[in-house]
Amino acid sequence: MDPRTTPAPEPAAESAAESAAAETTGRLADQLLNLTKRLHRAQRRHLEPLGITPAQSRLLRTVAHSEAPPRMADLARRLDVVPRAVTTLVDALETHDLVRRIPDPASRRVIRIELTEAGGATLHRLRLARRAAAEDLLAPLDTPQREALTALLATLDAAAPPRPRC
Amino acid sequence: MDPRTTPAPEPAAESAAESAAAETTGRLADQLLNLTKRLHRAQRRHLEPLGITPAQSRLLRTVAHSEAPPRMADLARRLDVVPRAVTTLVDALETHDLVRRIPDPASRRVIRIELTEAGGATLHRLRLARRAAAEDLLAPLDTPQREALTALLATLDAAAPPRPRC
DNA sequence: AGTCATTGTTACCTATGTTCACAATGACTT
DNA sequence: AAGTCATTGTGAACATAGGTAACAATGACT
Repeated sequence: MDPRTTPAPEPAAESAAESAAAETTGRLADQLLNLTKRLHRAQRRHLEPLGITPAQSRLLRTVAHSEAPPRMADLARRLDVVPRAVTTLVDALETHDLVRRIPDPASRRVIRIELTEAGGATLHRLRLARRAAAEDLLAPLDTPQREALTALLATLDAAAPPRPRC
Repeated sequence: MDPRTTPAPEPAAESAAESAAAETTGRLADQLLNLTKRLHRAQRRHLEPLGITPAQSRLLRTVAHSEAPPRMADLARRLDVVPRAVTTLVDALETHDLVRRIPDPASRRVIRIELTEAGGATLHRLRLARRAAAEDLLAPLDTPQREALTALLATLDAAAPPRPRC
C-alpha cells in the first residue's frame, strides 16, 4: 500500500489483489530478516558471557537433545548444514571442554559427540540466556499471540525440507 | 514438554506453566532461525542470476524507497547496521553500476546514493525474484494465515528499536 | 582385489557484520 | 583565529556462519 515508491520503469500491470498479496509476501521477507537480525544480536548479547556463539549453542542443544551421542553427519543433518560446518563448531566446543569426540565402537569412520559435564552445566545457563534473549524480542506478544506465532512458524518449518539429499 | 532432555545438574524448580511458556519462547527462537536460514537460501538462489546478494538487494530497495538520494549514514540507520557495512555494499553495487555515489552540495562530508537506470531496472527483476523466494517458503500458508503472520511480525518489529543511539 | 559410497577433515572462499583508527569536514567555543 | 568536539565516511583487521572441492580413511559390496 505504497505504490508511489515504485521507481522501476515497468508500470507493473498487476491486479490490485495480486499486488497486495505480493506486497504481503515481500514484506514478510523483510520482517523475518529484520527480526532474525535482532534475535541474533539478542542471543549474542546474552551468550557472550558464556563464551559461546549462537551456532555453538544450537549444536550443544542438539547434542543434548539426542538420545545417544550423535555422529557428525547426524548433527549436520539435524542442523541443516553441510558436514564441514559441524567440524568447526565441534572444534570450538571441544576446546572449551563442553563436548567430547568419542570413537564409535562399530565403525572407525564415525565420530560421536558427547556432552561433557561442563557442557551439561553450560547448557542450563544457556537455556536461561536464550530464553532471556527471546523474551527481549517477544515482549510485545502475549501468550496466545506467541502460540499463534509458533503455530504458524511450525507450519512453515514442517512443510520445509524435501530433505535435499544432493 | 520433554523434561528428560535436561541434563543440567540443577533440578530447575519451575512451575509447569512457566516451563511451558519458556518452552514456547525457546522454540520460537529456533523456528525463527531455521526459517530465516531457508529464506536466505531461497533468496540467494533466486537472486544469484541477477548477480546480487540479499544484503545488496536490501540496500537497493532502501535506496529506491527513499524520496531523495539518502546519505550513507541514513542507509546504515535504516538498514540497522553500522555505517561501515554500508560502504562495502555500496561498493559492490557501484561496481555493477546499479547505484552511484554523488556528492552532497550542502556538505562535503556526506555522500548521497543514487539509483542508476540499470539499478532501477534490476530493482524490478529483483522484486519478482524476491517474491518468488518468499513464495517458496510461504507456500504452506494461505492468505489469511500470511496476514496473521505479518501482523504478528509487524508487532514485533514495531516494538523493536528504542533506536540504540550509543 | 577392485570399485564405490560414507565419513570426517584440511584448505580455501563468500557474505555479512563488527570494532578500531583515522582523515576530512563541519559546528560550536573561547 | 584557534581550539575543541561531533559527524561522516572509510581502510584494516577480525568474527561468525556457511559453502566447495579435494582427500584420506574406512566400510560395503562385487
